[in-house]
Amino acid sequence: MTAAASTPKGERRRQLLVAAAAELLGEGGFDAIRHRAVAERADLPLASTTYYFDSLDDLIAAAVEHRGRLELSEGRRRLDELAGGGHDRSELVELLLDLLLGTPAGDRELESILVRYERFVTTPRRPYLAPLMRAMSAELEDLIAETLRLAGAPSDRDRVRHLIALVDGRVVNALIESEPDPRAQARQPLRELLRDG
Amino acid sequence: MTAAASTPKGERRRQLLVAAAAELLGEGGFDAIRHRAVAERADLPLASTTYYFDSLDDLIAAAVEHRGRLELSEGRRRLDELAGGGHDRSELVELLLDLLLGTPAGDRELESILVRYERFVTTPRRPYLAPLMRAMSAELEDLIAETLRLAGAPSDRDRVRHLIALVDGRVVNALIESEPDPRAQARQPLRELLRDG
DNA sequence: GCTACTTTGGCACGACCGTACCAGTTTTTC
DNA sequence: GAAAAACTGGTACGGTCGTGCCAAAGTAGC
Repeated sequence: MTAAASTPKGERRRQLLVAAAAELLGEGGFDAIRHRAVAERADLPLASTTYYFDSLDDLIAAAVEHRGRLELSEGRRRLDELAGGGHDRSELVELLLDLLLGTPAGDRELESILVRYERFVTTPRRPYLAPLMRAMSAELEDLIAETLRLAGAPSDRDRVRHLIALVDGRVVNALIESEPDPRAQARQPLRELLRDG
Repeated sequence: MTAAASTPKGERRRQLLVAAAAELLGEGGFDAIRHRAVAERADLPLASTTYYFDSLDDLIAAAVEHRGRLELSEGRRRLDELAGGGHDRSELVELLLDLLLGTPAGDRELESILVRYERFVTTPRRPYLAPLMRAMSAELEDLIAETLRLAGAPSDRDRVRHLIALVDGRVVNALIESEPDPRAQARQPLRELLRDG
């Protein structure tokens, strides 16, 4: 298990390391999370990484959780934002895309989407991520369901999972294009789905 | 580019290395393909791997292609097999699953499926795989289309891609379960799709 | 059978990597 | 304010990796 920090300053340092690791994850994937890279990014000595985390896997797990929580709270924010005012069909489609792929972030967009799917594919080889991934997936399903309700569409679990699968499948297959635009590929089936109810 | 072998014996050795690399890929994913591991598996000296392949990426590309071609020819075989005799709905569903996930191979099944999806997700980080992946995906689409025709179902490109996305999405999401059974998860939407036409 | 080219395979270099160690410092606890 | 606990940070070890090197062995063309 992860060594806990029992001092406020210690906890702050720990968080700096987690944030640095999460940044690296977003930029270069799982392989970019290494003790030395994390320490350098956080501007802390190498040994601090092994002091606050029992192993590299602990650090990786913390980074994945950090990033996942950020994504989910950003998704929640976007949803609440739209729930307040008016909304037409296409705004809801974009919201669903934001929930599933993240809010478009300029040049880093593909990287960010890629990491979302690397998480799935790497989980069988890093089983310690599985419970975390399941918890986050469940929360995401809830957000999707809420959005569907907002759209007046059926929001039972089967529909939600169907929608997610449709998007994920399109995205994965878009990754091998010469100029991948997963968001565009995912939009089409989403539109059809919301149209037909 | 890959150093060519210009002697029959050299070509044989080269193939041994490719086969060994493909084996390792199937057992431990991309990270398992390393010069030393490949050489040992092929029972050849380390230096032979750098003699026949200019870089590790060349070796990886050859392994991915080797494995992909095997999968496609196995798929073609299964399709022709079924095309001859009679076939009911559920046999066709299983054939589609075989085409998309491989023929179930006992205890190695999950690993084998995992590699199929690791290929997609790793392609943005290994751009040299992209053309190869696109070519193989196109061939797979053809096989799926033929199968749909066999089922008397519409087989236009949009339908084929929709079906593939549905399966891929289910599979990817199944990977984080505690006892992943991607094939079972993918079967359900496939049944519905073939039922509704 | 001689020359040129290909192949072989042992070896080592330099670069990373995860992790352990530990003397020193700071912070907390009582 | 002293004892204990938490933290700091420089350093080093043992391991693995991709790749280059090169003398020896094999093979092909003439």
